[in-house]
Amino acid sequence: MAISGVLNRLSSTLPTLANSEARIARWILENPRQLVDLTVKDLAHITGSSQAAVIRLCKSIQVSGYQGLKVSVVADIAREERPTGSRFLEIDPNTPLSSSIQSLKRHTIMGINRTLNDMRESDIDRMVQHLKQARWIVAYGIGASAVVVKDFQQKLWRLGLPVFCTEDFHIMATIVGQLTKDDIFMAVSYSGETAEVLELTQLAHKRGAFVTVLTRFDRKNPLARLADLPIYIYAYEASPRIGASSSLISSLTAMSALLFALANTFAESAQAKLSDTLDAVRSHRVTLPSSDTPDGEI
Amino acid sequence: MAISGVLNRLSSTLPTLANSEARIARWILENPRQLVDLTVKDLAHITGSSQAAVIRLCKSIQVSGYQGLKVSVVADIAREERPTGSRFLEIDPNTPLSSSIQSLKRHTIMGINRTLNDMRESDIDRMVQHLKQARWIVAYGIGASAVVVKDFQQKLWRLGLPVFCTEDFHIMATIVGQLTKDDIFMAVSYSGETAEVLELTQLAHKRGAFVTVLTRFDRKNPLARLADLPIYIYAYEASPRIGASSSLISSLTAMSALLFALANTFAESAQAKLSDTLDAVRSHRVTLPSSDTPDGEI
DNA sequence: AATAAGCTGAAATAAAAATTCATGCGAAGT
DNA sequence: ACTTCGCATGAATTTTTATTTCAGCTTATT
Repeated sequence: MAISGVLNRLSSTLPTLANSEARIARWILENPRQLVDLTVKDLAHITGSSQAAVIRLCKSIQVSGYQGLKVSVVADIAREERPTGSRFLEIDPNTPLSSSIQSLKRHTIMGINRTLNDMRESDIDRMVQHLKQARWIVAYGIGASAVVVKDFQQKLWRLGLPVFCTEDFHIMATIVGQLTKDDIFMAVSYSGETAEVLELTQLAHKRGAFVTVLTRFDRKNPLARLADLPIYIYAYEASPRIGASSSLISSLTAMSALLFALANTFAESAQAKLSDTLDAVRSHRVTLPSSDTPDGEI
Repeated sequence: MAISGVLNRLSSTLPTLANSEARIARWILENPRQLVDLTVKDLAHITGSSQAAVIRLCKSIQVSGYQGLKVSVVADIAREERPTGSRFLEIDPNTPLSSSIQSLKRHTIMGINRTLNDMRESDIDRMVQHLKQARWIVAYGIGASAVVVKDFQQKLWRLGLPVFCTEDFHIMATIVGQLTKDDIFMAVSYSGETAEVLELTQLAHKRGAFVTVLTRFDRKNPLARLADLPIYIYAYEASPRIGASSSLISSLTAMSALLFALANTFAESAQAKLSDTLDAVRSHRVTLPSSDTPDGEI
């Protein structure tokens, strides 16, 4: 937590970086340990670029500056987490199933790790504050992201928070058009490029609501640019990635972390509320309350 | 000296340090995390000493300079951040957030591992055969499990398979009442005790449909008993487990594995179908097809 | 062909780190 | 009691490092 995840960011931003910056990023990914002893000038020289390019790279991956980069890379190394394996899962009938499933597992776990490592405690706190104080919490995502939103809604309801969501664009537009600065709008879209989501996020922004988004890290990600507080999701999957749900799972995990922090802040009453809602649900269970079934899941 | 053990060095050198340096060392030992954002001047000011003193301290503990100090401290912190924590996630305001999140991560990953490790290849194959041959695939889950079902549906649709699902019990009852031995009924319920799900699963079973369930492993699990082919989900979470989505994520992962295997069996046409559906979705993207955005996610 | 958009590194500026050095203080020697 | 020495200290300076600016250049766009 706290300071970290820069290697993730480097590799996920790599494709959209300008040449000079990409060259530097690649070098760092290959020789992260050596970075510690280099100055901006050294690094520029080694990678055959300029000091300006190094600084631009720092901005691109959104760290505070060259020192910030160094410090983050060191933290990443110290945590020693560099996963192995190929970047993408591919559909290939010749791959034996068991090894496909192994990759599936590895990729999913990698996504979870990176997503959680990249979340800043201060961001989580800010988010929690806003969630608690919001007059309305409005969440929007369509397609696969709708699943994430739905889960979010269910969990906030359990805590008694005023959250609203629907996949219906028109209904949502009506709602978003009425948002004020006392409300939160949360957009979910891994690509950050879904037209409907962008449109409503823009509207929410214009209305002055606090805008938060769950999306992939990319400097050019248009959705992230609209956010007061973006939360970045890391996922690894096949190009035509049927089956794999890495981005979905990473998103759910990020939400979990948020909700967990939220529940922490009003632990006493949270316990009570949860008991209430669970009791309500339990009456639809077949077995008795004495069952050893873990609560809260259906 | 590489990167390491500087906090130790600081405390062991402390007794022999000059006053001004000792004051700085003590401050660092007390607030190591804050050091990251400070310059020499800042630190000198905070500790009421001078820049020269800070530099002297660096020399005293034999690091290369102020940047070296910073980097080493960060590495130390990062290393200490190793996950800790108990078997269960609890809502407890006293647990520091970062360690809660470490547990969250560990628990989630544990669930994924166990779930995937427990899946038998022969079961997956059988499942895939049935999915391909089914006249209708009907999936049912409510509450949190509805999220899983919805994801399943979206993915099967992309492959052009005839899947139907709704959370509405009555509609679902109407459908299930018409199932035949040529259909698949898939029930999702982590507890295996949800009344609605059990009732419809019973009905599907009676109608002779092939019944498969996603549920937790338990000898007495009533849902599992009704299944022709049960798939077991493993999850680890706190008792009142707001926030954590371990069972949800494990379920999604199991589904992923199934779908992945399924897509593998008709790789050629799967590729084509996927391209078609992705093209359809892409027209709602803001950017052009040349975008580097990974496909298939919204 | 004209224009815009955006990379790029050289050079200038700003900021930070490291050194130098005059000062002061206390202990040891006379 | 007074000098001398050793060394701790921070103000001021120098050196190094990071960051910004900008003009030229490439590459798409119309």
